[in-house]
Amino acid sequence: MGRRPRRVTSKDVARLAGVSRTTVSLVLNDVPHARIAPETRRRVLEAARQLGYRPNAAARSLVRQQAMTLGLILCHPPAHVYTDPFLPQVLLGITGALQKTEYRLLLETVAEPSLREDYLDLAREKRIDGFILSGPRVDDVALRELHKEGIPIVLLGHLPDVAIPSVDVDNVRAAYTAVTHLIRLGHRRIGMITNGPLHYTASQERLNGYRQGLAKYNIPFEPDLVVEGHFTAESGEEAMRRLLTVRPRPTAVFVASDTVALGALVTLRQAGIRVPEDMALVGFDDIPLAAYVDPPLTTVRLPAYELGREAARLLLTLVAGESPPSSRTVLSTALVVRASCGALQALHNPQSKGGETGSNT
Amino acid sequence: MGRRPRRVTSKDVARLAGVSRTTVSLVLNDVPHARIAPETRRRVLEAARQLGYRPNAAARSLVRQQAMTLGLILCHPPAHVYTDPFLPQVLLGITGALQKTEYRLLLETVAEPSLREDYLDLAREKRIDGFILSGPRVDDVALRELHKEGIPIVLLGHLPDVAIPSVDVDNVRAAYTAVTHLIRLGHRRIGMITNGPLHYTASQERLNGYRQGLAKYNIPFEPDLVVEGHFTAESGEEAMRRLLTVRPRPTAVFVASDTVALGALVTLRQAGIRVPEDMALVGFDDIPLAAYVDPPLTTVRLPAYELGREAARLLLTLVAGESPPSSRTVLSTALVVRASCGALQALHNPQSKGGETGSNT
DNA sequence: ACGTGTCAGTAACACGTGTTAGCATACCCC
DNA sequence: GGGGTATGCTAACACGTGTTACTGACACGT
Repeated sequence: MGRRPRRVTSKDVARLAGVSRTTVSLVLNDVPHARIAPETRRRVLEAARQLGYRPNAAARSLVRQQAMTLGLILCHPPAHVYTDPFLPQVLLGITGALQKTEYRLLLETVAEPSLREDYLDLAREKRIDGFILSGPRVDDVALRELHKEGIPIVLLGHLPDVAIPSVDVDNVRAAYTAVTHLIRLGHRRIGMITNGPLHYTASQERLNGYRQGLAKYNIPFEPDLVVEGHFTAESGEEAMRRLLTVRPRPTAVFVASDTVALGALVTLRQAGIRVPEDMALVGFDDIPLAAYVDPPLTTVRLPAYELGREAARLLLTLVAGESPPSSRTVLSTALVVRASCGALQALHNPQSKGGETGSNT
Repeated sequence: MGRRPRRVTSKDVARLAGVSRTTVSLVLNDVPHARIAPETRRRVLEAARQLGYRPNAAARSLVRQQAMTLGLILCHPPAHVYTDPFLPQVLLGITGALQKTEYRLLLETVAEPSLREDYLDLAREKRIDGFILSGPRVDDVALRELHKEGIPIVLLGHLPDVAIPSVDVDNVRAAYTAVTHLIRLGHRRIGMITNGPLHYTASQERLNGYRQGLAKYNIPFEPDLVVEGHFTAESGEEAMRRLLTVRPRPTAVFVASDTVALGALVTLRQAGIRVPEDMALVGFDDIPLAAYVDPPLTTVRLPAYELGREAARLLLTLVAGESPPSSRTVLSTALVVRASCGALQALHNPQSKGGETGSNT
């Protein structure tokens, strides 16, 4: 441990270089219109290097009125975050976009909706200059308020009736593609397990896509064929058990989350129902392990990395004071056809792990 | 957007309450030895509430010499982070421990080892008061320097020959337990696929545990039976292919990562080798989906959430200026017996997902 | 000699807060 | 009435930086 050596400030650098503190600041910040003699500049840089000087972030933030920090607010229940194989990719996308900037990332998880006001303070205290909000809730009034105050915000996902810039995928269309894929394979009786409760906009939208797919082919919607999942594999097990009691039994199921789908697979395995022969399955997310389960999961690829990256880029333009190129960014998804839907049955290699088709714009 | 309203400062609160700025500060911080009349206190609180006052974080950090921010530095290659189903749990553990404190979490990923110096600046600029370093590297000299400067550091994982507090599991013992479990089931010829390159301490230690397990039962170590994985399922596929060329073929394999094990499973499936009948498998990590693959994976449970929580708690005591209760915290692991090792063959329910045994201390 | 202008650098202020030392006032006790 | 003390509050400084307005010094043209 040892006694902590006194922090070295710009005053120390100034003294060592034999100039004023102002000059040190001018040199180190490369102020454009400042006229500094080359020799003086050299002396200052040398002194700073020698002392290992680092400008104090708090002091700088104070005078610049900028924290140089962006927030990532996760508004998901712990059970969701806990098993989210998706979060690392989003994080990587965000930090990648921030890599070359001076901005850093502050992570905040909001478990209880009642504690939601916490992240307001982060912005009001100027600890962060703006934030990405993952999993926005419709009933979040404070969010709109904050947006009105002019604080840069980007939604990962989106909210209706709000002009807050957002980055998202077209969940409706993606689900539609998945379901029509099953229909074109000949299925008429198709069940659905949602990824989460329906007050999550993403869950609701995927359900809508499912309904639109059925409607397109004039297949009547049956409420009994839709069961709610809750983000976990365990909930998928349970949901599939429920679905298996419906008569006549569906011949295919669209599960709006790969994680949940894995639970559903276990139930089917235990019941001795073969996939895809007896029951076709399509998932959603394309988690890293989707290709590595048995059977490999046909699923909708969500561009997780890109979602994070685009959200960060958008936020960067906002904090720079520019207006965003577009207020609502929609990234494309792609149906990844593997074995679980039965489409590869006729082909040579039923174990194929690749084979993309049908991308949205 | 609208014109940004001028920030409300403590001066505004003071004016509205008809007191001095000092009084405002005293009231809002509940300074113990300050004597404030109840009526005055009420007026101040009311004024603050009415104006929606939030003390500026930068100013507060500056005067207090505390950023009230802790760092989480991830020193893993992107390929690892990307597929790490483990990170969300660690994050949840950390944020959980920080929930009731005033501290926030700054996340930094260090992709290239050459860019490693970035996180030094975070500390030197006082943007963070201390940090948790995940995936410390032996060749990290800057780290030791920083520790000497008295900056609070906690390692997730550990380094030999350094007195930096760490939180970790006993990888050697955990691997030992996994391997001896296989031996007791009758296997003599046991292969291993590592989780990552051997310059990662965790990978090296798990290999050591494997060797100790063999040694304990007088089984000679054969270098050909050890293949390196690289964190991904894909690398597991490849590694298992290599392992299958060894003659005589091993009857069991210890894979030091569940993710890698899933890749290995695919190779076995394609080769028509049944698990566990023809080949027993034991994994490592107990990722959330380990219980949901076919066959359910026998594996070593890593207490991810607890690792994060303990690291955060330890760091909190350090930044509080107290000396840590113990410099090296070792959390216990547990062997989770499922179907892939063949131990449940004799029992009634081969699909069981539970059944823990053999915990380390 | 005198304005004009450029060059190189600095004094002084601002950012918004926490904290210390001190100042009135009132109260109490002998 | 005078010394001591508790009460309630404030002026002033410190934290470390960025930035604006200003100052000498020197050169130059008339």
